[in-house]
Amino acid sequence: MTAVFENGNILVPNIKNFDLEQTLDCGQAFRWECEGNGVWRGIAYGKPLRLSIKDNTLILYNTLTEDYENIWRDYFDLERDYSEIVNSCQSDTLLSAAAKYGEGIRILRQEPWEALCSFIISQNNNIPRIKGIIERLCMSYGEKIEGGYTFPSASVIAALSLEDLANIRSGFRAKYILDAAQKVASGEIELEVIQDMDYTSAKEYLMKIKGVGSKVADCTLLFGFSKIDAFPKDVWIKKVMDNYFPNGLPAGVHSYGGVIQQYLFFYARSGELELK
DNA sequence: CGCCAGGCTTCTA
DNA sequence: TAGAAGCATGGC
Repeated sequence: MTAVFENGNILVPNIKNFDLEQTLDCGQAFRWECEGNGVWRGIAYGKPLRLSIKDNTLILYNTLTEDYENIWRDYFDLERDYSEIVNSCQSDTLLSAAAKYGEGIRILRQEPWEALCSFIISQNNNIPRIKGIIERLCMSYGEKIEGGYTFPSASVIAALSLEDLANIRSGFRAKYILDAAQKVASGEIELEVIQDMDYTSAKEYLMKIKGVGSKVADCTLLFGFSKIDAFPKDVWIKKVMDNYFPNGLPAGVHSYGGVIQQYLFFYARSGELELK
């Protein structure tokens, strides 16, 4: 993936399987917005970014080569060949339709703490409200930078009280956010070591946090650590599985489970798929 | 008013 | 081990 630095921007040509709307607004991340003309903006890893794709070239505006190499190349998972994953779905009619429909989805590699905290907030909640809670969390306790606020660190949140968190209106989830922040800040949970753990151990480890069950743990592993063998089962996926895959996914796609899950989630929510 | 939302904890049998 | 209630908040 060769990138060029030109007029202050990073240009990455020959981009495939990357649709910004599908990727940034499919429910895996909650802090990106389209400002118009296909330009999206957001903040991750403490840095603001504006980006667009024109003629199969990814444009990262006002971005240094250093930040591209250290952050954004991995964030957008640019080294992975998604056509291979789409192709692996060909053995099944429904999977191939879902993969075709969401072929522009990439799995973002978000900051582990942000992914963990965001998906704790996501439980028994809807996407617009999840975004609102996270925005209030960042505005209240994140660091103000050009273009917005950073996602507050675990140690900053660990120093707060339930009363402090009342203004983000996260409801019963506030106590879970605090427990997660305290465990991470104290070192009882070390997010850094999870990257090298196998899937099962990592999931058990995360589930020591209050409010982190099977689904939130899987989302954290998938979207915060790029462990694409994680397969989060939310209400939509459960319906899809019950309706169409009562005996599980077809063999041969499990190593890409997380990506397939996202295709199915996106497809099911679009209304293209009949569910009962 | 009731129902639901990228679920989890707790209680009950 | 399985099933159901309760949970905060907000949109419809």
